[in-house]
Amino acid sequence: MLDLAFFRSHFDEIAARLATRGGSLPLERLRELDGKRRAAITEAEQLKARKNAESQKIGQLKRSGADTTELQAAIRAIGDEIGARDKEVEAVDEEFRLLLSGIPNVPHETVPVGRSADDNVEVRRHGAPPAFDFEPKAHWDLGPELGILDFDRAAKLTGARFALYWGMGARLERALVNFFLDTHTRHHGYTEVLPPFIVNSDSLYGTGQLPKFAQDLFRLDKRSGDEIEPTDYWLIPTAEVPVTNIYRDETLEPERLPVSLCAYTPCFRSEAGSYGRDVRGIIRQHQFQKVELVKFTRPEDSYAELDKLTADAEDILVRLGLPFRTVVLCTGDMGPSSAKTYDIEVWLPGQNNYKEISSCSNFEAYQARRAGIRYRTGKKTDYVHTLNGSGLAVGRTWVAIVENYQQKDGSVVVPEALRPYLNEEVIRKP
RNA sequence: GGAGAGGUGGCUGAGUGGUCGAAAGCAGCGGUUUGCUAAACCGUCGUAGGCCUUUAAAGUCUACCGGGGGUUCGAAUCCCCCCCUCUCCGCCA
Repeated sequence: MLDLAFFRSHFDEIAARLATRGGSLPLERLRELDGKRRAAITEAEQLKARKNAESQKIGQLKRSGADTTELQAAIRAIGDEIGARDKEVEAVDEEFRLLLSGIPNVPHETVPVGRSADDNVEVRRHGAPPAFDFEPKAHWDLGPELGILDFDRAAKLTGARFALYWGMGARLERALVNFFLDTHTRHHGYTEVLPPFIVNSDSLYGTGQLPKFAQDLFRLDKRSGDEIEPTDYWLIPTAEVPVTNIYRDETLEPERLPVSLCAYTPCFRSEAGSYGRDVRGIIRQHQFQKVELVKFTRPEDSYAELDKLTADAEDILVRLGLPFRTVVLCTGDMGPSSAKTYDIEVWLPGQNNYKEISSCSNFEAYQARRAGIRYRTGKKTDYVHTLNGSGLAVGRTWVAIVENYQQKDGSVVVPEALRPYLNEEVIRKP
């Protein structure tokens, strides 16, 4: 959510910077509503002040034995007037808040201006794509051939965009989760948390998924008899939601900052509107696993912490010996809540291209303002900055390993760093 | 799911429908005292929003005592619904 005072005093600047995201935003309407809202509030509150003052007189009059019926009637009339005014305030306020909460974050000044993913800017590259003396296969062929990945039965069990892992496939996925968590907790200073995988709508609002992106989420139903009614429980689309909301409506002590947390969770996404994209393989599934990094920082430290967080995610790929590049997303490609985002893209031989495996963002105070996460600054409080990034997406790392470490005979070499977790050096057909 | 108890400011904890935004204590902050620490004493100390103001501060008003609705001139206090916590019972990994 935008800082209202800043919005009022820097309207033109904010409008110009938001325009770089592309699309049009109802900023003029928001400014107009802001004025209407304030006028309505002032009017209603003046009436309330009058009513309160009159009401207090009744107490005094009654004690002195005076008759108050006439005064009571007069106050009741004010009360009716207030009721009408309050309805106005409520109507304006509701539209105002809905509009305001839909305004995306203002891009940081270092974010390149652009329209689409084509305008993202590569900032570094690590490792070189492996050279094969044979035609490398994509994981959707390799996996089933190795007997570690089964799409047919997953479709039977559930439907499209789900996967069933067998044997070494399942163990590889589990090994990656442990390797990620161990690396971040032992070497990068994160504290591990294990949050609920179901959250309420307040949490989703806090991190910005609601109200705008309900269609991307799975919501749980409750049935009583023949009635099916929605609950306020939603499957998490990312650990960002429960972990960031850990401190919702709390004030943190400044000496505790930055707080660095990491969490393993499954993630559930309806992927509405993505039909036809990444339909093959496990790149885009309704359910996947992820280890997420989340930080709460002082505002002045957040960009240094974003660099560290991004480096912590990259370090996993370095340790696994996987080639990757890091790009900074342009204004037109960034998520609405983010002020600046780095995507880490791993090399996938099956696609002959780099593919996003982590997205590291600084939300500045955008989420903190929505979620009420503050820290103490002397006598006052201020909003923290929140950051997060995948460290990493487990399924896509699984794909990267299988595709990059594949051999001519169809087996897959296990990267050194994972061998303590798998107790195997090669994945081959059983 | 059933029965009971309870949800008040950072924490503990009072509160009779009428200056209750709310006693008291602790913690915090400022100060006095002190060689330093501690103790003692004095003061200060919620959040959000509106108005005023060059921003802020100050001032003033409004709202907030788990959430929502209701009764009343007036609700932390009375009524209804919901949520959460605790104890016991049932079911269950």
